Amino acid sequence: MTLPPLCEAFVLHFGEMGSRWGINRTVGQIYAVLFVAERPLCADDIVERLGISRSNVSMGIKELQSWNLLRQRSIPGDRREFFHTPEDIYAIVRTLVEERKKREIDPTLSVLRELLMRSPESDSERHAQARIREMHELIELLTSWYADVQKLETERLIQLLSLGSKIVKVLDMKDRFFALPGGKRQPANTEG
Amino acid sequence: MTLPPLCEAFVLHFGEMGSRWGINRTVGQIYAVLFVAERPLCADDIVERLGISRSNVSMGIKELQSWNLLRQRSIPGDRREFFHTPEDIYAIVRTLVEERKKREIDPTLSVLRELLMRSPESDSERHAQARIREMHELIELLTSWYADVQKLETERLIQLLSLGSKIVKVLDMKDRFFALPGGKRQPANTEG
DNA sequence: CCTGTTTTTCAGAAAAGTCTGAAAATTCAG
DNA sequence: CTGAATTTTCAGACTTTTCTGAAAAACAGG
Repeated sequence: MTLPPLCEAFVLHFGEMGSRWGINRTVGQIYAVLFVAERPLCADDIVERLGISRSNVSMGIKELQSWNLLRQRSIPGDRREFFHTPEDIYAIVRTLVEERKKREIDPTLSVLRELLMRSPESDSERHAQARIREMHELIELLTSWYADVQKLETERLIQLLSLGSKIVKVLDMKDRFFALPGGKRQPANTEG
Repeated sequence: MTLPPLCEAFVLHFGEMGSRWGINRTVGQIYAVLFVAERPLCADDIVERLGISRSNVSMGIKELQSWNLLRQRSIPGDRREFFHTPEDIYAIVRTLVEERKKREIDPTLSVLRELLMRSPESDSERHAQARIREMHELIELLTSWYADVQKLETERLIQLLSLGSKIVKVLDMKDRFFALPGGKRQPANTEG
């Protein structure tokens, strides 16, 4: 690896983390190198920095592209492709969440839905279905929240996140404002 | 595998998904079996249902326990341990998030912080640090939001999630109510 | 068309991860 | 203690994933 110590440490950690997620070490490292690079890099730049084979870099780039995580740029008069990560880190996270959802959550939801359509043939299947239903409902709740929040502009999102659970106070305020008779709070209704 | 078809399909999918996360297939399957089971199961129940070796089950259980994902119960006069997953699926998700945070986010934050403390020795390190700083700030924002929201009771959380981005309207309402001079919105301040 | 440059593909080597059976350890009733 | 029941450990077999070098393919300027 021919990287300044600081970059090297970052890249190594990222590789390590990558391998805890479905992503393999090298792919994580390639991304990390591009993330901290001052300028777009071509495949051979990455080969040099990480000390891995050219073909491995080629496959890693393809993998990252399939995750929509890379931008590329060509320099006139140079036949090589140069790769870089988006500047805006919020955009990066959005893409990441989007892709994980597409690959993990969506297929799961569709399996769960299919299982919920079947007629249970025994008590044990009936019980399993009830359990699966709970899981399905929770995932639906989370994804619809996400789908909704994801539309916000970054600035709004930051505002919301910064507020954290203080948002509940604002909600309370609203409830008090449109006070329900008897001072009772609006219950959250999830069950039938 | 000796499971009713519905359970089998669920277990297989879960195993598949598990292997996309850092978790191995068998561990995912063991969890799935326990999740849909009508009663707590002992290790040999799992051996029978999944058709894997006893030792594999033993290791899988240990792994799940290290994730805090299992409860166990002993039946008087029976020497075996019986395992089950918590009833409350919200509690399960909380644990899951908690553990992933502990294993992935926290170590990353501490690495990033360490890297930000170093004095850059070159332009390229300076640039890398700036990039790392952006990432660090975003992760901090997300984790502090999480730390905050995580304290809410489930009912409140559901309320909040159900509201989705409509929350922004409530915020706008609040802003209008405590209107700032000139009708300008409160800016989200993240930079220096 | 060539030709030199760059990228992609792919078979098999290497490495990492998973699973098993056998043996060791633990537990507990008598 | 003893010994039956149960759980844990672990070396090595097996499987899967990753990585490489060599070859093929794609490309662009002449």
